[in-house]
Amino acid sequence: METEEHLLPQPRRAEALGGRRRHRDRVAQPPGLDDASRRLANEQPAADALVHARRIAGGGPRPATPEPRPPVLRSASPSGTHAMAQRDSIRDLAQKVGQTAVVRGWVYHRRTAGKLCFLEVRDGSGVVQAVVKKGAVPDAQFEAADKVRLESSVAVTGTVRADPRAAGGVELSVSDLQVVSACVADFPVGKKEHGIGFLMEERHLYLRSRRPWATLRVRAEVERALREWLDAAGYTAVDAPIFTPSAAEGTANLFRVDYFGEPAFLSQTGQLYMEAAAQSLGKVYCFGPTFRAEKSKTRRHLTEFWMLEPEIAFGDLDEVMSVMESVVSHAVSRVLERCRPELEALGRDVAALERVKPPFPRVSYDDALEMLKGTPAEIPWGEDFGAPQEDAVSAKFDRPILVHRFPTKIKAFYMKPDPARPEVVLGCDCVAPDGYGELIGGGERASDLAYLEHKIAEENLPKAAYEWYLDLRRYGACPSAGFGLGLERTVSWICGLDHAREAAAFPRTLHRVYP
RNA sequence: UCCCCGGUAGCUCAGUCGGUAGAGCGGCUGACUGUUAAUCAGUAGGUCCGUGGUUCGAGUCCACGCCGGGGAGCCA
Repeated sequence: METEEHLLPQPRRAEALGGRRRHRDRVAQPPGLDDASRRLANEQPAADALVHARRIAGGGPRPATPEPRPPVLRSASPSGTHAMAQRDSIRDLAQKVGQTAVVRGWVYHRRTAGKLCFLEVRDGSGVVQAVVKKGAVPDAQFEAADKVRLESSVAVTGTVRADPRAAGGVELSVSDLQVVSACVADFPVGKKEHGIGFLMEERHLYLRSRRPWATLRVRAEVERALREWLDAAGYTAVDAPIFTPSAAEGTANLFRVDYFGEPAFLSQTGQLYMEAAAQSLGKVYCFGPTFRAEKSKTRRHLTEFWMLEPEIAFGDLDEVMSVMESVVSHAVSRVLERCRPELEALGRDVAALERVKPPFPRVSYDDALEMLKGTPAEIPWGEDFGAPQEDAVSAKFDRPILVHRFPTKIKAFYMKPDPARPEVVLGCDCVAPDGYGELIGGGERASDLAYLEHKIAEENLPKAAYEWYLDLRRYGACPSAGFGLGLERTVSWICGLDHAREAAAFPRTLHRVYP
């Protein structure tokens, strides 16, 4: 079936990024113990249970604002029958100078200097240099430190020492080194440049490198911030189905699955379901994976991506535009607040992100066409906005913009025409700066039954498949508005990534479903 | 579906006019008690994507195929 046309960005031009950039990654050192650790120490003390849970989790995500009380894990409780192995988070080592700590993690890097061996160990929370001195540990352990393959898992016990020579300010004077599991061969992903094809083939291992580490942490923070804003604003999270019924001729871009002998399809939007849910709960959102079987090979396209789709009963275009700029700004400000080391690791221009605050400039389709007059991107009224148009217009601003009121004929059937100008719809796209294109698409839904029936017939859509949706107009119809935000594109923009696939842990693209 | 680019050592790449296969990094061996992508010395490592063709001779030229990258269309 047809879906909202601008839930996600139109293509962005390669030129906007300075031409064809080679996908290389220098897998350099991850941030060591830095302000992440210190910042954490300054955050409000968590409940005992929370602290306990984090110790168990071994350096899990940083605390977010309102955090639910975690379950008590009895089996791992210190008072239980199982003694827990000590495990100190590298992030917290700065607070343990002079104490003995046990770091369990992976050998990130190794340098040797005669009877000294420097091991950089990472545990997900940070990296710390462990110094192994011949004589300070049994000879066999020194030998192991000297020979251990990178990315082998280890348990290192030692005294935390403040040392200005160490990258994070502290290092570990090792008294005991255990190789938990040695790599069976040299780790495939090295510290130098690699091509994107190789990195994606080794994605499960590449994940351990700095860029993926930083990106996934930012992604997690973005997800958290988006939910946080909506939850605080009174929205109810409603999970949309992934299996959807055979719906329309537009199934060419849907993944078909065998549903007990019947055809079914992987969802490409939860929007229509959210409209139903909004009639129960008022303000709702879904946040989950969506699937598009399009053979698009661009840095903006994934075949599986996550979309945040709020829907507001009795909402209108102005409200929806306000929510768009609010959630995007909130996500950016949370990332700025909590992910500085990650942004630094990614080389992101933080100043550009700091400008991202409401209000975003409102640009009507008419205004945009006016701006494009005389430029190579000029198009006649009525033609759809493409990447050249988006880039040319967004380049005139220093923050995301809201482009609204597109021609009715180029938009999806369910979008509501502007009563004052039926030739345009009350829809809006949020276009990111720097050629990242469309992050969000949305607007008011057509609520008039007769109009929808007319549009469905006009576009030759199978009416039967839409009967349930039409029921929403038959039984207490209301004005409704909402939008879809593409998570990977948003994260790509915030992180300054080259490709949306970098924003997913295990991206699915036209030519990749492995690993 | 279309257009462009690519496939040579584990990785990233160079390879001139068609004439014995190269570099950096990584690996291995050794040296080094403060290294930060350490440094220094030595060393090993090749189905030049595949098939066929042209040629005395093909990594190089031609055809077809396979795989990958970027973009267009389309889509979000």
